[in-house]
Amino acid sequence: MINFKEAAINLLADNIDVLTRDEISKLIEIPPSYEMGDFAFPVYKLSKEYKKAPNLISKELEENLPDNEYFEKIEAVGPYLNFFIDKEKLASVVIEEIKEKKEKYGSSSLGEGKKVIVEFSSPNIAKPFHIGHIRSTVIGNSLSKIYKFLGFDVVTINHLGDYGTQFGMLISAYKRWGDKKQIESDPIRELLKLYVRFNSEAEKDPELMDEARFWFKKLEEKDEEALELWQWIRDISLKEFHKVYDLLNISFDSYAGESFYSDKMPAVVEEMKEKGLLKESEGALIVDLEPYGMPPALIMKKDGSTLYTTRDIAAAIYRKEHYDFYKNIYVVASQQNLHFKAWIKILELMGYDWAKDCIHVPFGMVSLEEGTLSTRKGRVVFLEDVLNTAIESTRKIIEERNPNLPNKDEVAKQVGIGAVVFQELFNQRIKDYTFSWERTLSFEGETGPYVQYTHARTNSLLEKGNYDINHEVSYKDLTKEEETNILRNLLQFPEVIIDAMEKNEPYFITRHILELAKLFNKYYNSTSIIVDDENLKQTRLSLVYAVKTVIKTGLSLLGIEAPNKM
RNA sequence: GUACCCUUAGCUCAGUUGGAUAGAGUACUUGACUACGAAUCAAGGGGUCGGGGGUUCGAAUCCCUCAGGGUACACCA
Repeated sequence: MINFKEAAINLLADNIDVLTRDEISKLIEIPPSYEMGDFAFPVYKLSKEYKKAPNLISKELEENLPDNEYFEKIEAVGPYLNFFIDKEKLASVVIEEIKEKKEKYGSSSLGEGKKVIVEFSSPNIAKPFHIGHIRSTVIGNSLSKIYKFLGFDVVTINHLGDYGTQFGMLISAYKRWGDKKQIESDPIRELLKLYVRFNSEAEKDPELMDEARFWFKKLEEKDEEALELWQWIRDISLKEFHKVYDLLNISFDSYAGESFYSDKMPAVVEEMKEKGLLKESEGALIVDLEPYGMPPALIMKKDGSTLYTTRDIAAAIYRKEHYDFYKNIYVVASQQNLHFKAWIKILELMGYDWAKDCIHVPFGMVSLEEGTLSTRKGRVVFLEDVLNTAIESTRKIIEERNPNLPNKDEVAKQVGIGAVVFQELFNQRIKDYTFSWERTLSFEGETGPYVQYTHARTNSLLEKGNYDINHEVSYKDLTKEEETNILRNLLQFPEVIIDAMEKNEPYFITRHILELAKLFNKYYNSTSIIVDDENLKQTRLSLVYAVKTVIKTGLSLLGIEAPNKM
């Protein structure tokens, strides 16, 4: 597509000899208000180079830049040179492009031939899937879609917490108090009960922990009984998790969890030994990270079993060999910042230059109004309950406002879940937040349903107005302020997706399509779209079509559906 | 104790490579449905950008410091 920013850079580059195209590109910004133009070039840098007052330089540039088809006006204002896009050109470029690429608008081949691994969700087997898990799940899912859209070859991995001493605890608890039938009737809740009971009894009787470690050791040694119980617990848990994944419409390419790497660790420990990284300390093996300002990392316990640092290192090495990734992304809570910093550093010390391609994408904590989440203290909100409640609330609203809607259940699901996911992807990942039912179930203002509603509205317009994509459009009729504002948003969409990818921040897209919905609703309320004049109607509908297409694509990149009616 | 993160309107948050008058939503007060979908739109008030220094022509943004909140730091993950 012809890029207006490119055009501005070309013009400037032809007239400035002390800055490279790249430098010019970096300096160009979008003014605080479009009344000042579409792009602005601040001349402070030039002012230093030329030792001349900024306002003189901008004036000179203004006089030297030739007329061209992309900008209707280029104007010096103080130290800025402001570019005003030709509105008709804007309309034709954007709408032609969207009509051609349709829901692929904004996609690219940027990532062609590059493999990106996104590890996310990764719940612990036998523990409930609660709102604390929603962030990794939803952020990771969105990121994987964004990378795919940009042409990367994406592999999604659910690194299940299916190993470790906690599993020893479960096996031990099951052998003491468990009942197979009872567990199978409601696996997660029953297993959780066992886990909680084990923890509280272990506080009184520390020997229980030894028993747990004993069972984990047996598991690592592939003891038949331990293995069988492990497999069973893993299977029934995964089945439960799939209830949530099905609601969210999420799937994974691999469920290689912690257990998968269990047999790959001795070799890694050996390798670290050979490379002289391991030190003995209090009977355990550690890597000293003090030179890098970090506490030592524990690699092997004194009983010879391993820890999750070891596992993550082994997993990364395996993935490099198996997938040869370009990026290896981990969507994991910020509580684990130090852990990731440490093991990625160890990879580096082992001489792997691809350690830098292992990227921890952290996110903030979810808490409840009553305090931090705690499964053991019963302070927990199950994700399945949140999703189902959101669906029910949506269903009630539909019953009230649109009782004749044909597929109410399906739409209630799309909108209810859309509300939860949108909320989750609305802010910067790193921010902590307190879960509130009120906010989760609000569907007005800056929410998913607002955007979905706008999408449904565009759909109705296209249907009622009998939009014909092949009808000729008179772009000069799409130059009103409200129209231009929409077109500018649409123009920026592809760049926003790239930003979201580079920073691993889906909320750039969330905010962008929300803004688009706002701009469109404003337009809708000020302008009749379905008018008698067929040409004008089709012209306006072409803009409606472009809006609908981009909203739909944007929502899909967030993992949210866009129903045509709601 | 040490390291890292957060602090912007009553509340929830944008403002990310320093740049032109700090913006939304929500709540509150009003107005717009015989209308292309009111899950909508329009109007209004609301701010010492946690405090204090510094760098710079220019700081919510960078540096230092203090305060408040959070997280992590050896045999769980």
